[in-house]
Amino acid sequence: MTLQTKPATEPISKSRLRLWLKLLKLTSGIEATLRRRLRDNHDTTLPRFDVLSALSRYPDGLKMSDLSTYLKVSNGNVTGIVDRLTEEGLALRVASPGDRRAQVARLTPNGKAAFDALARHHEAWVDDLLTGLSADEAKTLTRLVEKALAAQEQP
Amino acid sequence: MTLQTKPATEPISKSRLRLWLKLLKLTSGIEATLRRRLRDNHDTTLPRFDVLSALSRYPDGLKMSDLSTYLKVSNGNVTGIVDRLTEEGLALRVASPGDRRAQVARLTPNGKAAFDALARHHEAWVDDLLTGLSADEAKTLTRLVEKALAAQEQP
DNA sequence: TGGTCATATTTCAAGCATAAAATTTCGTGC
DNA sequence: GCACGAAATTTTATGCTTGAAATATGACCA
Repeated sequence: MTLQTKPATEPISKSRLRLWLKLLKLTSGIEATLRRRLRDNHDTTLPRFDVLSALSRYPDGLKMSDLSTYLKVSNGNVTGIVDRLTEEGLALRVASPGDRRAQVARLTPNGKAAFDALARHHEAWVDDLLTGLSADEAKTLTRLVEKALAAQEQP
Repeated sequence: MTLQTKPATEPISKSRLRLWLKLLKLTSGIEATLRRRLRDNHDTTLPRFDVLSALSRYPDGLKMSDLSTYLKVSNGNVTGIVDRLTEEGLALRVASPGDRRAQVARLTPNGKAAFDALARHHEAWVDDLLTGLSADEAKTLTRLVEKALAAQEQP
């Protein structure tokens, strides 16, 4: 009797599909945990965190369109998130000097402080959620992921 | 002059965070491409595809609650997606024999045919999006991802 | 000057996602 | 039989997300 979980001739497309499903399971799981902790412990969301993170790298602010390019989300999307951050006193809009069409979004001091606190927790959470990997394994994994990324064509 | 992109003493938490950001970039990129192709080429969405996929594995159907457990999404969420699949003639609800609270969702013949066609394209797309990796690299990556998955604790 | 096209943003409609509330039915203990 | 808590589902309110339409301004050219 022969035990064989997969045929020796299995096409590579099948192993790539299996890899994709595992990757998705890992990232969705981590993301779900991050969302839940942001919500339960800090009463905020991942999209808000992402916007705070982007703005914290640009102390002078970012045009709405640059923000949407940076985060790879639609213009209408950032409009809504920045609206809510503004209501919460974490961000504000400034008229762009020299172009009356454009708005520059930036953090308030409260927003900067809120992000700094969140970022510390976020890093610790990610560290915790990837404890299964040693430093070497993390580096190997990073290298392979980078290789996969390099070959990505969009259309 | 010394070139040093990262300090030798960099804590492992930083390399794990970098890994997380790369992982996220890879999976979000692939997912975005899959969503766009489902939409542009087949006029459907990833959540619908996921439900079709789950139901295709259970020809006798799945209770709504089992479907939401299987897909790891909320009950209210599956209600809406199955509603839309039903309107499109791809799924239907059957009363559960012996429990008048429960509904069993299952595919129509049209739904089964639609899924089979989508699944072929989906596998080819994933294969295409991961062409950067050889069979060996894909296996190494899968093994490391599985290791990371095994160490996941939820809370 | 005025016309025209491009750019920056917001608004809108639809779908996806969640948690929490509401509804219906089940099962059990009395 | 019936009271009562548990389970299955739907409904509701809110937020995220997109693509497309609408609005306003800029840039350029005739």
